[in-house]
Amino acid sequence: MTADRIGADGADGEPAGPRAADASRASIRAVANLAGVSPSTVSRALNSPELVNAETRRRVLECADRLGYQPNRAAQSLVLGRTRNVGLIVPDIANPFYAPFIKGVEAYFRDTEFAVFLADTDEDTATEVRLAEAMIERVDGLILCAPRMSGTRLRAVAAKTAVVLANRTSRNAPSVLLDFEPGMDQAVAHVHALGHRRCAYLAGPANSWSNKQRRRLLGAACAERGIELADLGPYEPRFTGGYRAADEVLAAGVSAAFAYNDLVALGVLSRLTARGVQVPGELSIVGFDDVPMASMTNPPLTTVAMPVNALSRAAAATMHSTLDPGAPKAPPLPPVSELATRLLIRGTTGPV
Amino acid sequence: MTADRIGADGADGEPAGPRAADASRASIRAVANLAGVSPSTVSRALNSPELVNAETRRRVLECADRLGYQPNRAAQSLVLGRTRNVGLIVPDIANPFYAPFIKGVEAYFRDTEFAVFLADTDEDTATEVRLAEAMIERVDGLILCAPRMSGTRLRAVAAKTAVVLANRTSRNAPSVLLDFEPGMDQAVAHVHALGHRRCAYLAGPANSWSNKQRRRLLGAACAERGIELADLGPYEPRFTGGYRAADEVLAAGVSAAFAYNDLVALGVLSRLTARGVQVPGELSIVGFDDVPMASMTNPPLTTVAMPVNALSRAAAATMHSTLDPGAPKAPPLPPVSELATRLLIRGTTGPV
DNA sequence: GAGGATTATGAAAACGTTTGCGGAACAGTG
DNA sequence: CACTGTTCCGCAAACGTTTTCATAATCCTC
Repeated sequence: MTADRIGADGADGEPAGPRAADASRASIRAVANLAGVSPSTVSRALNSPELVNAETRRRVLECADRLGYQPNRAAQSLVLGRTRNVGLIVPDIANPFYAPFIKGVEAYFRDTEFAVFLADTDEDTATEVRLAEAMIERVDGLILCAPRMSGTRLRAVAAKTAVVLANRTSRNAPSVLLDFEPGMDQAVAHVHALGHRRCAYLAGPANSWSNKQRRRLLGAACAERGIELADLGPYEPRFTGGYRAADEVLAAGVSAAFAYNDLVALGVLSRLTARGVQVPGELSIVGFDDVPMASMTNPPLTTVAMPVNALSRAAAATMHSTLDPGAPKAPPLPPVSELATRLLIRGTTGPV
Repeated sequence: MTADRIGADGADGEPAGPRAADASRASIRAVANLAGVSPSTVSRALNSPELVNAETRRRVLECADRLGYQPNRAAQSLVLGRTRNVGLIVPDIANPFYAPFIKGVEAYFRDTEFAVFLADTDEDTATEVRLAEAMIERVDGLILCAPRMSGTRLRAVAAKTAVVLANRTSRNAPSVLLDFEPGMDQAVAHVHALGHRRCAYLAGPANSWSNKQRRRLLGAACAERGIELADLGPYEPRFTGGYRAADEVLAAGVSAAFAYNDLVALGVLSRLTARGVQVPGELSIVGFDDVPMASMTNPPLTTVAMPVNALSRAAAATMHSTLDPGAPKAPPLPPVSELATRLLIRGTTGPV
């Protein structure tokens, strides 16, 4: 029977009144004393309910609740060897392309035992590696979004912690990717259909994987259709980067421009409008990303949309399943078709 | 002398060759063995150099380096009782007003021993408290940016961890604030000077501190100048929230509108432009925040600018100094004048 | 050169958990 | 009743640090 133990309840340790919880100071030992059991039993009651008597468990839980007991995470991490944190590093929080990605990852982990560390590299490679180093000590895994660090550096990081890559490939870590090809192909076909034969690519950061990717696919699609492609840039991948691009693209004598992303496309559009240049009359513009603002300008931006939400959840799920074998396995990567990009034709493209 | 110890160097423990670091597996004990000292000495060499012999220290450091030793943070946290993490909770990462704030805080802590946990509540109060609860266990302090949680809840949080508030006051925690008054006053004076006598306030979230604050000051400034103020909303504090606001403000028969923030102002502007309404000809618009996009629209937005960067650094510094007594004390709060807002007159305000 | 002050180091306790091992109580089986 | 198996629980070790305390070695001073 457990009756005697119940009887012992109020006898030893703390007074049994409904005292206010003592501000995160209650240890597992305090709970154990109050409940008249050993710390082991408390731990088991909390973590493996099937190992303790139902009545004992009820009592332990009640005592834990009364004391406002919260297990000390440092102690748990120490013995378990896991932090139950994951890190997320993105190039720029302020870039509206990454916001949905971040939200997707955070939303995914909100319902798990994991908390996420988010950091912003300010588009700077050195900061990126410093942040990665700092995070490694505190997390079980790292989601790297469009990382710029070198391959060898990436390998070093992956050697120390679980890594999943978004928008970047590597032999050393799993990655989730967008399939740029469909959207890019549609964009070039669209521009071609409108009669454009001389176009420009407004490049983003030279060491960016997506920049290379976009340039490559664009080159191929243009070549295939006999479109001449001029390379401009690189430009800062921001709105203001588009200002400079606008002036240079005008001077380049092309009739259409593909921007590295929506921000520079929007910057180009703004600058052109300010200079009194007609869009799409004198120049057609195609963006990349479909950030929220893209649909809100005048004219609204023709752009290539990405299923960022699917991408972020895929990244999070991949990480989760490598960290916690009990996690919903799901297909480690959704079928590529889910991550296909597609062209959104709006107002900034027109006949030459 | 220490010569004998040097001689002992390669004799015991690990082979002395430049082995590759063993993937974060090296403990302080391994370093101690390799260096031929006790773990205590290694700890001291790392944390309180003045307590160990210079030569010993050099040797320890070299061994630590060779093994790629990284102290285990969980163990440190456990004994020290501090995590050396701080949490930062904001309503919405995608809101361009918060991005600079976040970056400011992250930049501040980048050069300290602290790492920052960032989370986004999606403007949802319940999520906010859940995130706060989850973070409390993992951080030494929490920076709450424009929190919406109730006062009692806030007190409960502040009882468990150090808290600093941004854009919200409370008896239970220090806060850093923007002084809305100057900017607001300038805005009303500006609109009054242009001849407007019937204006509207496009409200933000009803439970938001800044919303109340703005409404109050606006009401006072308008009353003082004999301007009639209509209350519209609340609206979602986003671009799309402005769409609905635009239609309602047109129906309200006013000649000028103060938006809760730039996003809704921009939304209004966009919707109005789409409906063919002249801005500022038929309606003048004043925003709040001076987000980057505000200067890039056509016409550019008249808005009240905030020294967000100063605000975020003040918040971070306040937190830092309460956490680490050794931190640069600085004035706990910069003089209010530094945090004053001011009106930026651009293109969306004109004579009635 | 004896004594006290100073410096450098090691041993061990402590932080708060989890978990392997073993033992006690009890149930079932022959 | 003896034996085996099961259920429940406590003891103690372990995780990797930091820090107190004690001790040995060295230095200084008269």
